[in-house]
Amino acid sequence: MAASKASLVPVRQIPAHELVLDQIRRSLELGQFRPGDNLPTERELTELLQVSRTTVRSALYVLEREGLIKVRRGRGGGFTVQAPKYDPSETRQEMRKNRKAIRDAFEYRMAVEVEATRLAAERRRAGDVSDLRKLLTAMDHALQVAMSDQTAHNVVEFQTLDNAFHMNIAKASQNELLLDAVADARRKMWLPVGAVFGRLEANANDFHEVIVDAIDDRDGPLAAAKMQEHIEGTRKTIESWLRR
Amino acid sequence: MAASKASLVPVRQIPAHELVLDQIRRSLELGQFRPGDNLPTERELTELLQVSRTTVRSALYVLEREGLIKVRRGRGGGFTVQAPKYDPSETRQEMRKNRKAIRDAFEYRMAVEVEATRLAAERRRAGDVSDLRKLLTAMDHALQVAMSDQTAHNVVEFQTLDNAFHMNIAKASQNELLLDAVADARRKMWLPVGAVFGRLEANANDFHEVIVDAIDDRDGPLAAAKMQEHIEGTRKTIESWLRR
Amino acid sequence: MAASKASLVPVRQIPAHELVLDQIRRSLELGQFRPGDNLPTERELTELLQVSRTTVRSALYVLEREGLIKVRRGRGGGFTVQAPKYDPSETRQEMRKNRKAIRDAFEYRMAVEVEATRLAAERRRAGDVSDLRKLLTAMDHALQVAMSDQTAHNVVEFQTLDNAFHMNIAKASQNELLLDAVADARRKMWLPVGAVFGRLEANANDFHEVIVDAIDDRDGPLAAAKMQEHIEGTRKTIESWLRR
Amino acid sequence: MAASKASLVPVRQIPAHELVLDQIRRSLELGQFRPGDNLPTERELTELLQVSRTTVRSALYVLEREGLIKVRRGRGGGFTVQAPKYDPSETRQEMRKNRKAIRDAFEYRMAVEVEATRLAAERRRAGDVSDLRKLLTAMDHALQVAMSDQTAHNVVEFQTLDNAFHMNIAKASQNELLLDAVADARRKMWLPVGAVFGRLEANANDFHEVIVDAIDDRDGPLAAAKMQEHIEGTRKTIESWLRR
DNA sequence: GTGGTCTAGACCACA
DNA sequence: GTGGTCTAGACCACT
Repeated sequence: MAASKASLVPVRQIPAHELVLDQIRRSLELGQFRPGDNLPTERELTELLQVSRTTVRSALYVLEREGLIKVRRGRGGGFTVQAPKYDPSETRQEMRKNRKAIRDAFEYRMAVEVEATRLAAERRRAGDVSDLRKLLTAMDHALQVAMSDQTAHNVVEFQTLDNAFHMNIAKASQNELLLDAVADARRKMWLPVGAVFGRLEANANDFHEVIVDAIDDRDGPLAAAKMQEHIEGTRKTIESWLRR
Repeated sequence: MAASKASLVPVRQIPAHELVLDQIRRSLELGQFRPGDNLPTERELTELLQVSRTTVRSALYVLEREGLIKVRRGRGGGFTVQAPKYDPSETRQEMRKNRKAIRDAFEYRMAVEVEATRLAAERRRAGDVSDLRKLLTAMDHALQVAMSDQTAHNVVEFQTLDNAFHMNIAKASQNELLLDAVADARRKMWLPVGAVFGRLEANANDFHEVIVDAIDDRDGPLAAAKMQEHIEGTRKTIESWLRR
Repeated sequence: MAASKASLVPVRQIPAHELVLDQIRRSLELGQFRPGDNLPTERELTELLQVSRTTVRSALYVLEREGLIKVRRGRGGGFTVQAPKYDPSETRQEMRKNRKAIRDAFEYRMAVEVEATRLAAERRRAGDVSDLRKLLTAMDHALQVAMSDQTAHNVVEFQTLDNAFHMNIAKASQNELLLDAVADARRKMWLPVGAVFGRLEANANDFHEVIVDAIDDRDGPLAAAKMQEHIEGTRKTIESWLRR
Repeated sequence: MAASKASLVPVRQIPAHELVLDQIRRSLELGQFRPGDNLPTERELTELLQVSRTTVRSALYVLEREGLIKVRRGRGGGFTVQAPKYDPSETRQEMRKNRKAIRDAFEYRMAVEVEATRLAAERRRAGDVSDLRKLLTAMDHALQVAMSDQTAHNVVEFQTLDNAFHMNIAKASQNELLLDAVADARRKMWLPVGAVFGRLEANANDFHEVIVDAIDDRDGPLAAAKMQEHIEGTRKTIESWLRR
């Protein structure tokens, strides 16, 4: 019958310092830290990555040997990001792995968010719509601020609201399982995409508004279609950015 | 455009025995080993997964405690796959209380399985289709046996194959996240539906065949549409059975 | 303070076939099987010792090489006990270990059974005494039978009654903890003593009767003293037997 | 005088990790490691017990799950002995319900500890007495501290020493079975008595000293008599405290 | 020839 | 220099 044990493939256990290395390297590749910027301090990285300082250090040491960062000692010192000297062979390969992860995450989102949106339109209650409209207003404001001044804080602010928006739609579907799945899909999306997303969604709110209107009108098919377009658009924006 | 460290998330080092556990569990979900079959021996798994016997054992131990496999010692012994226990104490009355759970589970299945089917049609490889056809044949046979003699064993046999069929479609989508979601959705479905399902799907195989044909033809929309009809049909069958 | 980690001594794990070997060897040394007798069959030993036949065989093989038993093949065959050629060096050492175990077990019995007997005398109810008297009568009869015909069955019969007698006294103390302790002590006694005990307690019933009388009179100190004498007597009988 | 196979009992092969567990647990009961102390490191235990680190670890894991020890990682880490948790929710009202349990436990203690003390006096070695004297000194000090400042910590400190004192007497009896029984009796006593005991034994040390002197003089009857008085006294103290 | 247990030694993350 | 995890290989008991 079907497949044999062929699907059992060798397991590879990844040391923590390699995972740390990957994360920081990706951050640099995604341009989250620009040449001349300082990385977070070792102690901050310890906190963010939930590993010990030795582990962080061993990753930073590799990056330094690769020339991606440079140590400056003493007061006001730290790890400074260097201008990248492209090594296309390795980085591209890394990126391709990343791209598969992005593709998978978006397909997953597509499956669960579109269906959740359709059901939300069918079952929404009055409170759901007014909650969504409040979020629309807040996002409008956050987006304008973030566009003129893309500091970390403003970007995170927008991301938080965007997340709340999508989760509220899923909640309006009144299906716990889909709500969980949407939350899961969004978490999975953040892993490969990182902080890129959010800076670029200048037109996100146009879609958001149309979707809320369709939900308000209880027009399931329209709401679903627009959500589909929205997710597809986001995906394209990100992929084009990665092709740069 | 200052940096955001938001994309640095805590690192989680996954122990090898957990990775092994995931792989074997997935194999079981894909129906690659059927109830009564033996798993590969510990020493074979060591070879296949490239980990030590200790690591393999710690995973098998968990599966045994979960009741998915059972150990038999001595020459000719090994780990035998157990028939999944759908709680038989669950009666029709209890199912009625679970109507919301059933609705949620089917909506979840609809979202993820339909999308997975579309992608499977687009991306399927030759081996995927032949695996599915083998399962079709096996189910045909199992269904006829089960129809004439609805003993627990025969019903479970069909359920196992049915599960393997749907999981193999999800696998053909080449999207790990959707594959996980489909597995999750099917598990969630079994909880409220219990041992009832399977006895009723007399015409299941008609849909199954059309779906495989569409996947074979790489016709995504058709495959998706037929899967949607199939799931909808199953749901209606169950709900009408509940109303009796 | 007190002792250091000095009390942690090397652990030695004993293979099952050695444990089996020890048990059979002790049986032979204790004279439970006399020269010319057959040992129980391999299958019986498997049952008695709860180990596989291979394990039993490996022990029997050693005993054969030591000349303690001899194989006779074919129908009516089996393992025949040989006349012992004393090897004092080893056997004595084995015996000494055994003797310490016997001493410990009797001291333990002494502690808990004497105290239990005192409390039984103080707290006994009518039913307790009549139960004990019934057991006295039964033991009287069993002892006479066993004395004239010491087959295994008769000996076991007496042992069972004797055990019930002592346990009933412990029960009359109305202290669950002591009852458990008495049961434990008696189990511990059987391990090294084996079937020796019981064949020799010709005068056991004299003490038994005095003890019941004291309990009947609610004379705690007397009951305790007589139980102490009884246990001490049994111990001396066994030890003198071992010194032969 | 035919053979009885009754003395052949099922063989039980004791896994090495269980033997290790027993040894360490016994060490803790003997107070050889006090709350706050570190156990020897895994590698030291490997050396002491002559087993592999894996085996040691499996025993430590059990003790950790039982809450008897706690792990601290990193340099200077190790397994720290925890203060035993005498359930503090147990109040005087609950104790009153447990009066039968208290009576039983003290009778059990009386049986085994008195006998163990007599044997200890007969068989003690030089080291035993000096260990006991060291414990006396430590208890003297702990009692004075605890009397002036009855914080939980000080009380536990005294209890731990008291326990070690009684266990060391049992150990000096050179009877493993009695040692186990004493450990058992003391555990059983703690269940109903809970955290109360220890605050009240102002004069405990007077008895303790007399007992050690008698053991030193090899005066079995005196040692036993004094231990009996001591246990009786403790019991009365607790019962009067309950009547208040 | 299977699973059950143990060993000796290694590398890692941690503090 | 600690505990946490894994490896490679061995012997054993069972069937």
